[in-house]
Amino acid sequence: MNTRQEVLDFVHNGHQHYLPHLSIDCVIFGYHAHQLKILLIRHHGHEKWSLPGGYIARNETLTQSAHRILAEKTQLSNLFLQQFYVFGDSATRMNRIETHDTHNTTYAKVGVALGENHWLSERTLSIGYYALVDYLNVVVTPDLLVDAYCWQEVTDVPALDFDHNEIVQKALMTLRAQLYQQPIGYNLLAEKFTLPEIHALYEAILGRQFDRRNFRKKLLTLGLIRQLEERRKIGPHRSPYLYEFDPENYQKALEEGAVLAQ
Amino acid sequence: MNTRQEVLDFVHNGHQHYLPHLSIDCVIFGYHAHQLKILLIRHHGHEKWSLPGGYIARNETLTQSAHRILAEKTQLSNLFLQQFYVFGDSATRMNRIETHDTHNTTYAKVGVALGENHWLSERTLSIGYYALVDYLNVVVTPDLLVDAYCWQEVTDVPALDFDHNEIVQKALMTLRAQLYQQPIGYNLLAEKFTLPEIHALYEAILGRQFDRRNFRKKLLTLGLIRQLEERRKIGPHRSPYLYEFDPENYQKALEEGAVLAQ
DNA sequence: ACAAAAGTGTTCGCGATACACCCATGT
DNA sequence: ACATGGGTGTATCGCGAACACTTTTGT
Repeated sequence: MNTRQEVLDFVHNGHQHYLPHLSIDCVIFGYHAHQLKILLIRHHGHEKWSLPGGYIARNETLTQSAHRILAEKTQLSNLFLQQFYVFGDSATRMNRIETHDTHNTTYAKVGVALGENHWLSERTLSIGYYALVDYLNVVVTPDLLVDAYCWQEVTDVPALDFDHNEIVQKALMTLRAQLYQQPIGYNLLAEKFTLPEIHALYEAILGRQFDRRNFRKKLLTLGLIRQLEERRKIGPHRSPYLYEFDPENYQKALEEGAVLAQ
Repeated sequence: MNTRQEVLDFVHNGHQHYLPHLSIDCVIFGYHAHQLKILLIRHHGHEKWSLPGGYIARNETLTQSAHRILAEKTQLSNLFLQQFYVFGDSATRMNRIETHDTHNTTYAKVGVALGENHWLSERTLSIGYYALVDYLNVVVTPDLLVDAYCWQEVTDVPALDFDHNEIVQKALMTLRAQLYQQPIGYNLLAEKFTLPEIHALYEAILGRQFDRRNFRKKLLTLGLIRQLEERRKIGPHRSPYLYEFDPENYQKALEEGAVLAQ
């Protein structure tokens, strides 16, 4: 939201366009240079960071909402995006006054105060989605509400607003559980990638190490990746071969599940 | 809801006690006599069956709501109850007129008509929960809204109201995936059970067969169950031994996951 | 020459699977 | 005696895990 008018409209008429009592929070996992990070934003006037999120428009399906919110924050579309849980238990989700104050701080910046019964201050459950992106592709633009953003290592997430730490934990658990069952990587790697790259990706997400030889054997046996003739010439030393995903087997593994690593 | 007054209060004032735009639908799996069934209800004036469900009270946590709704329908508490997905994509969840009519039919019976903008007629996303029960313990009492109930084999579910067939499918998929990772049975079997009983339970849920000897070996190796001295004297022929779950190992397997069967 | 990165094959052990006969009981 | 249901052990195979040396290239 870039103009004061937009914010005012959202605050005063948002309940006509969006469903109240429900929000979507996105845990956006970005991978780069052997590190798994998540995208955090900070609202004006807040000390703590929080997850990017938004509301469900009345004329959108839930899935469309999640993709729109993600695209608004990252400028990326067609991403791997997965619903993983609804959060409605914690104290902040029971609408304690703390939540009301937190929201008020955000909008005070543009000179808007939320009344006691304002739709943004009512009890709101949040549907958690997680996405996988290559974080070099993400363009985040601060606006009237969002003061700053940062990429934070998943092993080193600070205390977040609301119950967002809980959401991050659950997202990470789900991502890891999923990775053991299904292939992930299509959205996190270039079309052609090297074995060390995908190997490091898996180690970063799962937070553990895999034997290089066994790892390659596994992916090749499952037919998930194909070795190409080309090699990549990067830096010194021996150049690694390039690989690509086999779309057919990749899709099949997504649908049927396949044990990828133990 | 047993009195007309209760129904009227719910229809007219429900939005003050419950969160609008959100509901909970429960897929209640019941097991008995080698069959996995689900509990369906039928509202007055409806042809199709549907899943039991309810709304989230403003002063309850989401988890409390789910347990309350389940208890209202089955008279059972402390059950294994698991959130598995939010449904917000299908045509009926986009609030087509069909949904409005369907609801109206329900309340017409008690002489109530819902206006166009009634809270019960607005677009409502549904949070799916599934539960596991021994269906002999379930006491379902029809009331002013619920005309009838039945237990239906999961392999033979008729066309249901709204998007409830989709919800059942997703619940079953989740239950099966979960069963491969975690022990299930505590809520579905008596405290002491025989090996053939738990064996048949797994076969019914997963829809496939297991070798008796390997199955027993697996559960014993994992320490999930303990063999007792006693035997059960049932019917003719040799009496089977009784087993019980080892609470400590069972709990550990729930938390950490354990591969149970392949 | 040496250091750093990447390529490659074999062995071992456990766990999953497959499989068949005996025992007890009731008719 | 026979039919039914339940109990039990062993052999095989495949997959996952562990493991080390060679090749290339830049300095």
